[in-house]
Amino acid sequence: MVVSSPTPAVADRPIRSPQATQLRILETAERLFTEQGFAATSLREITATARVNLAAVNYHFGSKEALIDAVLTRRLQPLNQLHLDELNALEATSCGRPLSVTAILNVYVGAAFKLDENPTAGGSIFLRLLGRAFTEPIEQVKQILQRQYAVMADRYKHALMAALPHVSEEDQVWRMQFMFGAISYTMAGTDVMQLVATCERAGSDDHAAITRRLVAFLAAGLQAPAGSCRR
Amino acid sequence: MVVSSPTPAVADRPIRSPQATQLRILETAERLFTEQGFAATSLREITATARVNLAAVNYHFGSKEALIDAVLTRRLQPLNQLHLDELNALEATSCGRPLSVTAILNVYVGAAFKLDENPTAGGSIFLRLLGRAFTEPIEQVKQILQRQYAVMADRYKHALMAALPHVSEEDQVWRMQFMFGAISYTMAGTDVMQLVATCERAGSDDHAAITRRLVAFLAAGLQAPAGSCRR
DNA sequence: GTACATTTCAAACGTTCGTTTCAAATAAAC
DNA sequence: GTTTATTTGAAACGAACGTTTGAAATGTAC
Repeated sequence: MVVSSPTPAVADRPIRSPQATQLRILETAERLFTEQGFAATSLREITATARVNLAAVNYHFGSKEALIDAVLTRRLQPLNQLHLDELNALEATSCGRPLSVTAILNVYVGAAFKLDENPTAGGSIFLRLLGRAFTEPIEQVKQILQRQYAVMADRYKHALMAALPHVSEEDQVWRMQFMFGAISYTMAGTDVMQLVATCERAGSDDHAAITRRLVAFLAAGLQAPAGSCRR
Repeated sequence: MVVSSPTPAVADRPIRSPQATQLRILETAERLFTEQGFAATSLREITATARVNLAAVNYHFGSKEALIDAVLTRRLQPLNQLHLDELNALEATSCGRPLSVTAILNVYVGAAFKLDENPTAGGSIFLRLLGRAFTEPIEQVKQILQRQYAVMADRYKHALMAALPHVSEEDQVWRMQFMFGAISYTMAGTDVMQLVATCERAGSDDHAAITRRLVAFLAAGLQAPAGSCRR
């Protein structure tokens, strides 16, 4: 078993170039995991859809667990780098002054959707997978996310705390929890808004519009006065 | 197969009273589904943990799908009634004047946590299951939630729109999406905040404190000025 | 060409899944 | 107590699961 460096995606080619099998498996697994969940998606379905042999998964990745790991890590690593790069660039322009909440949020939400606009980097599929992975009960998945997100989340936490000096650290942690929830949920694309009977979710909205709405909502929430409970 | 009316919960009794088997299955399934997900939890594990015969699930409920339905519906129906009752009571006191956003949110978040304080009504286990069920890819689960939540979500939407006349309907729908995300995520209790390395999630907080923080955050977000994107 | 390593393939491995069967045990009705 | 309906029990069903195997096919180096 040899795992090689990534090559451009091959969508649907009958005659297969070398190392294409791994990519076909990764892309198909990413899509099926997103649509059905990790536990409910079998290797047989993945390999049949990708039109590769069943044994290819174990040959190239070792196990189903390792495949899940590969699917997540392949996208998370560049995404994390994008987050850190953009946050660094933003802080470089501010010359030590604390950033505005809106600016920080624009980086965060923008980075996610920037991934979305790049089809070779995952498209919208991985965004939904990521949103869902955050609520996945499987221990292994939680550990992968924790490992991948730890550094990045800490950077955002400190940036937000500098931008919001009046918010206590305890409040701040909770508000980031709420923020992660709103973002994950939106990315997961669960059409819960179909629940609101008369108004189907405005699918026509592009990412820029969603980002605008989401940032406005989160900025207001993060800047709220300390948890008063006036009725 | 006969499904009888619910009787008080029996926790751990070796000699079994009639109809107790159904309850043992429901309670055990609720817990295991919460911890591991629907697909990853087998009937064998449920029946072994509940110390009932494997065939009991199919005898009392018919199938695994029907068991999932029963687990969700058992809790959702009283929860929805609680939401509607409290919203009605609140509107009765306001004599036609629009409610405040904070008051509406207190009803919403409060109803969920009120369930939590009542151990016989589900305890905190069902709250986590509910939060997770919202991101569940299984079509059947989505349909159950949609059916159960449709009426309630519409009531809240209209109440919030009356309380927020300056927010367009399109914005309102998206903000409710964000709101659902923040709430589901918090309820699901995914310890994503362990990601923020230096600060573990403040597990010491009671529900009243969480409610206060969550309501403050959401009220500010819902009342935000229309999706401006100032950097 | 030959020799070697890599990858693909069909088939089978043992295990676990949801479900079914039918006899034994229990509760209810008379 | 006898009869009936309900519930439990141990065992088995076929199907699907992740994984392994070893031979055939393909690519690479000489």
